[in-house]
Amino acid sequence: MSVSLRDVAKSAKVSVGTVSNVLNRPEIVAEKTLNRVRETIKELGFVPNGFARQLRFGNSRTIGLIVPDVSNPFFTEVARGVEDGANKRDYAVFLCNSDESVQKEERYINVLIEQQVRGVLFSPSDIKSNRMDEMKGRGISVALLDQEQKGNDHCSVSVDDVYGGRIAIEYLSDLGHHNIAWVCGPESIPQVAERGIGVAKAAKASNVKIETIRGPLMNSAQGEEAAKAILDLPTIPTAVFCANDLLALGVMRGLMAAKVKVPDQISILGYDDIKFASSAAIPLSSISQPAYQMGVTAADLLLSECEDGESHQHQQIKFQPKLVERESTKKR
Amino acid sequence: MSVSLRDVAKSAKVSVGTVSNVLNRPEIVAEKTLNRVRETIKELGFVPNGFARQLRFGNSRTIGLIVPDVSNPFFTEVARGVEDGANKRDYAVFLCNSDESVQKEERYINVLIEQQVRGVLFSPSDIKSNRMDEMKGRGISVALLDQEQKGNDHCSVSVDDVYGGRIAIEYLSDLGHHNIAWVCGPESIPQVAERGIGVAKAAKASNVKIETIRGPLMNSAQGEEAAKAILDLPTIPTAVFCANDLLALGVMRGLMAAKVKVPDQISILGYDDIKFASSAAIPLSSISQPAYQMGVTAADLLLSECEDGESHQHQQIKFQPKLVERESTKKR
DNA sequence: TAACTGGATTGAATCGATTCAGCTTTAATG
DNA sequence: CATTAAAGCTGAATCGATTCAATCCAGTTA
Repeated sequence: MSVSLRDVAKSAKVSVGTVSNVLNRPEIVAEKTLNRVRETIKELGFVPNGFARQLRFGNSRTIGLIVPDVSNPFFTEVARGVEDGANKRDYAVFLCNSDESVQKEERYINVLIEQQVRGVLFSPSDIKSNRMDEMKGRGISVALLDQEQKGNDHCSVSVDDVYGGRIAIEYLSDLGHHNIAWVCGPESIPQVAERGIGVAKAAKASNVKIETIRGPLMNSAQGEEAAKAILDLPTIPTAVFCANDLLALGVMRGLMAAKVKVPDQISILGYDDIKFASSAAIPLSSISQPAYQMGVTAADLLLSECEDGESHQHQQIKFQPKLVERESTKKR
Repeated sequence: MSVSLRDVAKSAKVSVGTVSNVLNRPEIVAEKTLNRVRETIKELGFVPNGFARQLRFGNSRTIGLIVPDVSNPFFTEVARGVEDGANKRDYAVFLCNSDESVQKEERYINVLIEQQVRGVLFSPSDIKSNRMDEMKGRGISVALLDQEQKGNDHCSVSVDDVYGGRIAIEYLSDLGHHNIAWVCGPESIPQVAERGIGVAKAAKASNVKIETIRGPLMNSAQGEEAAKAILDLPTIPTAVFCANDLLALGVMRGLMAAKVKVPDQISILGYDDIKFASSAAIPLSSISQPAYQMGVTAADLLLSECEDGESHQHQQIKFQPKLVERESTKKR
């Protein structure tokens, strides 16, 4: 079926060791032999069998990336970053979409362990994850993505979500909004929890009343649901802050369908600043995170951990989110 | 470092063969032995080394997916479909982003061959691809994604792009537009070429004048460029048809920045009907393709090819695109 | 008791690339 | 010419799971 190193050796009339050297330490092979072997390799169309190599080495040139939702542009942006970062060092990326389900997450972790990936970049849908220690125990590096690692067991690349929540509410409050709906996902999602803390803090400090609207998911369909819930509130808020842009876009659509004027009657503020935020019906104000940059950084961090081995020092890198003001928010 | 089957055998006082049988044919192992070995496995936290297994078998439970641009929501939707389809059969997916660059495509193909994936789902940026035959030769199944396979060498899942191009122009022509800009990418991209054929055909039939604006990429930045080009045209068209929604969204932004009224002065029609099309500044009319469905179907097709082996019959599945009318197009 | 049966178990051989101790060849030196 | 060093090359052993022919042994039959 496929051409093995042994076949090349036979055909080029050298030993297997020499062929291997041609591939891995060409400088110690005599030029004449080198050329002959290389030619034979091309001739037979030989490509080394990755498994055999990895079986020997005990590790591969692949990493896993587990995200809650690839169809969220924020995560595709992160994924692109990871991919480019990994690519630079000649690693390939397994993309795993957990759909915010702990079950799917578990399954993927098993697959990744079996595939013997070198490391895993993980954006868990749930805080507690002993599986991370398990992977660690198996010699697979793990780094947290978009989530801070308390303690110092892993590297992490995150954004200061508490701060993000705070500046959002401060900004809306400065615009004169004192009755704000906070549309978010399950408390168990760490990003949601953190942003919520920032929201609560800022609300207390600026005397803003927060109405929390919590749904099971964080996509735009959920946002449309939330819009209905908002309009059913006893006192309708003058601004809505959403835990991500998908929710915000959904809320916007839901409100507009109900003939609510955005931002005149209700302001909307999103989170993530995805590419499409700026081309929304009403260009969406949002809290911006450096998604691509985070991906690249995370891949770099993870791979240096993989390659440094023992000497590696865990790092917690934290980006600062910032407000991007567009047309969906307005002074009242 | 890691626990091997041999360690388990020693610890449970049986032979390696028995342990292997416990894993793969538990029915032939005596119950007592079975339990003892299983316990030992759990105790030692043994997980079979995928490489060794795959080295033996010669194939893995992974497939590769090569797309031109993951950050294009059309492709993320396809990717999700592929992932779900593969997952159902317990396969993992390598996501490869070629960035519309033949070079990156080549690199990824090498990686995938080395990783010994079972099959590859491929949406080539370029028509001629002898690498596909090479993979075939290496026992890796290949199926074309979003592109029809003439001949019968591979499976393919595609959309009738000629038809899509045709109905787009017919629709615009019916609305009274007879001077239309066709904003697209390189002719070498098969989808572009096909849609272009449909455009030309319909234009001829309905006596419409087409102005082609071709750029190197197919993203929204490129769309903004195109908007400028459109406004520089000697006679400014009354409608723009774009080869994908990203371009269309870019054109929309570009035109609006130049104070052009959409759709009053210029209608815009996109292609793909991505999720964000409906929440655009002016909800975008578009030619819709069943992205997720295509992904699932493609994965199914590829994996049945992988598993059927010789008896497999190649299939060409073709979906029909359809027009989704929103507010960016208007009678003139 | 010997012969036989078949379920359970064993362990050497296998997949393909890498490594490294040891071998061969060549060149250089006194 | 003998000695030594360096450069090039060889091939058996290795990684870990799987396979399968060979073996073992408890139970059955004549």
